[in-house]
Amino acid sequence: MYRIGELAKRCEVTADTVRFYEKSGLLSTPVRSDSGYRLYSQADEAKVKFIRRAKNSGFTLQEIGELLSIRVEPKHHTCEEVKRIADEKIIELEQRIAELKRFQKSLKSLSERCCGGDESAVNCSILDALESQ
Amino acid sequence: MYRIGELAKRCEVTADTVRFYEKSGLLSTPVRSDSGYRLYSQADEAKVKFIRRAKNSGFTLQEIGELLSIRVEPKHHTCEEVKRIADEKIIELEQRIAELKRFQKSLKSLSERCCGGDESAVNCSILDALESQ
DNA sequence: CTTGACGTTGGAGCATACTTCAAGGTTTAT
DNA sequence: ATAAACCTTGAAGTATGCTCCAACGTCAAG
Repeated sequence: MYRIGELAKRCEVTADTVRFYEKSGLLSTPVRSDSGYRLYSQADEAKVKFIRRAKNSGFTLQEIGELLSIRVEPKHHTCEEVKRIADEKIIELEQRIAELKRFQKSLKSLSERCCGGDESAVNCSILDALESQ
Repeated sequence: MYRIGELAKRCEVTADTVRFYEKSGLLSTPVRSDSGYRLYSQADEAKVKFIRRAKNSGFTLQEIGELLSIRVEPKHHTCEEVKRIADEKIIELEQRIAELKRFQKSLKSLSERCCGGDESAVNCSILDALESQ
């Protein structure tokens, strides 16, 4: 068990962020030392890292909370529910990935058509690249 | 040329959002009718749609402004700059796509392992699915 | 035994991206 | 000609996700 600063360091967030996640209900109220310090372990580390990865993938904290609740109270969720939530998110991600790829394709076509030299970029418009798709 | 409501409708945003984009410098100050109404055309529509798509792909308005500035003042950007910005964003997108795919893979493995029935979800934790990767 | 790093709380503040409002003027349909 | 729908402005308000602060307690090192 280690304190909040250590957890924060391991997860590359600030202690404030950890406390904020707790307040937001994403992390359950932690064990406390005799002096009142929050104490954390591997499981908490995994959770915070999960939150960060999910956030990075574009999920809101609310959505992440939904996903995490599956674990916090697994007895209150049926497998049917879990599968439904997961399948919904899989489709959502599919769409987001497709959109990102489309966007990337536009940028690639822009980059390829752009001479890359030091002349003026009158012919290198990202909108034109997108419009020509 | 049509008014802000029409533009908003075409781009599936509110008129307020359009005015907000203008105030934020993403849209240049539009032509006005005699009575002072903003007037827009195809080009503006393309721009707003671009902003929306880019936002959806996870770019901030500031980043989008950067991308759009390439067009607004193409004479002030060299092809070198344009190529650099585009290539940077391509790499960023590559990473984001990879992260989303990783996330999706976790959800798929969860969904596959989950029986999907109406029993309690004690064995269907998303964190476990992620940890087992 | 004190200095410095770390922890506690509640509450305020901040950046982003809108959204709503008040109080008016304009346009369009009947 | 009048009602409904649309537009104008500036300014305030909202939701999300932190971030910082004050004023204090804890603890390890020298």
